[in-house]
Amino acid sequence: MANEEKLQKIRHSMAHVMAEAVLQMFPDAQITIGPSIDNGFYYDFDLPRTLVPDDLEEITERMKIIIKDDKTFEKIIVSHKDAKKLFKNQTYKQELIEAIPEDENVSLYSQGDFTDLCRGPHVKSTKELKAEAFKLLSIAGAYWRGNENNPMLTRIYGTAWENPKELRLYLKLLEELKKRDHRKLGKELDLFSLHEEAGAGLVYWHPKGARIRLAIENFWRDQHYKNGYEMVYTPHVGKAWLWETSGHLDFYKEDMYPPMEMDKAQYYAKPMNCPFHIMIYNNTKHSYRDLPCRWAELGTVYRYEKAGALHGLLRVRGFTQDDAHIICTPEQMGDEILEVLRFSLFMLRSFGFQEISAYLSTKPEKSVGESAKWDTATEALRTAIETEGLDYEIDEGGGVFYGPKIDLKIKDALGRQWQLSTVQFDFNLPERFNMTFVDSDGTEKQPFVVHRALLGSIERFFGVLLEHYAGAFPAWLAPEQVRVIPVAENFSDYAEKIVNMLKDEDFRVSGDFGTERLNAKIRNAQKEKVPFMLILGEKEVEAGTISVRHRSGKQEHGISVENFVARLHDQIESRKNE
RNA sequence: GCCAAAGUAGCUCAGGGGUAGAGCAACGCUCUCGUAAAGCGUAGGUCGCGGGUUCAAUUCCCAUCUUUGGCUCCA
Repeated sequence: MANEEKLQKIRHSMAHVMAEAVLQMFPDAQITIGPSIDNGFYYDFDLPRTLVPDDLEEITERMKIIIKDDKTFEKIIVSHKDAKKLFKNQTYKQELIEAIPEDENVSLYSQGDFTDLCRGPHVKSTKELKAEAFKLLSIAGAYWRGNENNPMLTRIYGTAWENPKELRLYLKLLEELKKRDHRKLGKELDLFSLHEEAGAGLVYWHPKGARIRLAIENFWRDQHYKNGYEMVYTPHVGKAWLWETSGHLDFYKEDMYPPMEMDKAQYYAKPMNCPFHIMIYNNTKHSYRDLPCRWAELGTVYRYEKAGALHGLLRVRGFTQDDAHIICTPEQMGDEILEVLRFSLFMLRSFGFQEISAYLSTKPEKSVGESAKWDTATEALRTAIETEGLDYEIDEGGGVFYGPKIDLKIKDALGRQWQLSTVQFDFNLPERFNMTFVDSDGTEKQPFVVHRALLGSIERFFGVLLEHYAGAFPAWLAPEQVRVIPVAENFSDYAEKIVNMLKDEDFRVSGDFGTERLNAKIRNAQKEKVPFMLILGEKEVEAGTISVRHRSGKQEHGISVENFVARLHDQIESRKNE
């Protein structure tokens, strides 16, 4: 913790040093804010011209000189009035000072010729910063105070550490991230593609990607049936009436694809599946005995995302939610929530995510539904989280307007957090669609509707999974589980026989009967990250065995086919990673 | 949408006002091979799309689409 504080000081001080360097280059620059962030710092400037990458070098050089000058950071307390005078040419600073009550003093920090409005704290002197332990990383645009109506500033990002070794480690991590980038791996492993000319943010799943997706979906479906869900299928478009009734055209329109017109009616591509599931519910009258309804659908939805927000599979315009709606009585609600959470954790863990934390979002200022309902629902969520023993944080007032929710975040192999599951109450739709059930006392009551996605969206989940495993999927997910490689052409018959035996076991297997040499074939299979390679030559043919090369490089010789088959079945069924 | 950078062969990238270059992949031929790349050859590109400047544009200029890094937003 102490270390963390020290790093923060270093990074924040580094931001000041950078601001000084930038002011040396552009004396007219307007400075704004420059905090420390995870792994580094940034500073936002309003500059007379835009920066080019070469500028970063000059800024870096100037920063190094400032650091070596051993300038002390001095804290200065001035009156509100004096602060305004001091920064009279800095309009953004003026705005910041104005936000401070007039009777309060203002703290400034200065090093050398540079003084900045700042709460601190900082290192004592620039000599505590290491000229070899920072690196300016990128130039970006950022709105003043994050509001898109404000002017666009120039932001410079940098990373800073206590010593050069830590910097090197961090830069190495960045490289690793690049290597694992799902877009890169998706291309290399031929899993999916996106086509600008055919529409941005729309995913094309190639055969191998589809194999993995099917493995995910089949598992998902099996588990849903096991857990008391039914599958439904609903249309991809719906008439304006549906979206007017649901309220989407009031509160979600700017996220929807524009309508298409047919027979004088307007149809919208669905941004959510909920209204369709409710149509099914409302198709008949329901008794309390019918509930809970747990209806799941891998429902493909379309949402307008700003062009700049699109990012590989992680942010797209068409995606498939692993959606379900649970419609239940108030009495059932507590158990249902607990069950959903338990199921959700089971699913995430099945895919190799062990570190999971929860976020509980409570009632925002603007909301629909009685507050008693909000209270019981929120309590049900909290109880479920606590029953499962999850670490959680509360986002007070951070819920959506129609109900409280739990989000689950996982940590991947590189320690990055991703939000996947979400469990949300919906007090809006039952009202708008006038959903009812007949209770045991013969009166009509309104059911609870819970909307949930466990993996989030298949596309996003796939992207996260791809990066988590760096493309080396465990056998149960791998598009190709076994590659059979004859040492030379005259062992092809035996290899063919083995391939067929494995196919009969429903393994995803192929044989490499090309004319390349063994080394090349192994290299290809390694690059494709196939979990198992079976190498077959004279020895194997004679003994009627196989030689197994694991993706890890481990080799086993003289293995019987039965042994291998049994082990692979076991590994797939237990969803074990090698 | 906003700020910046980029778009050249299937992939990774070089080049640059005068008819376009490499490696890998593909295809053909030779080699029949024991745990991460055999050798030789062939083919492949309106240099993102549209305008402009020029005798000449892939190169310079403008516009546009897309991608990347951010901002905003979020499954």
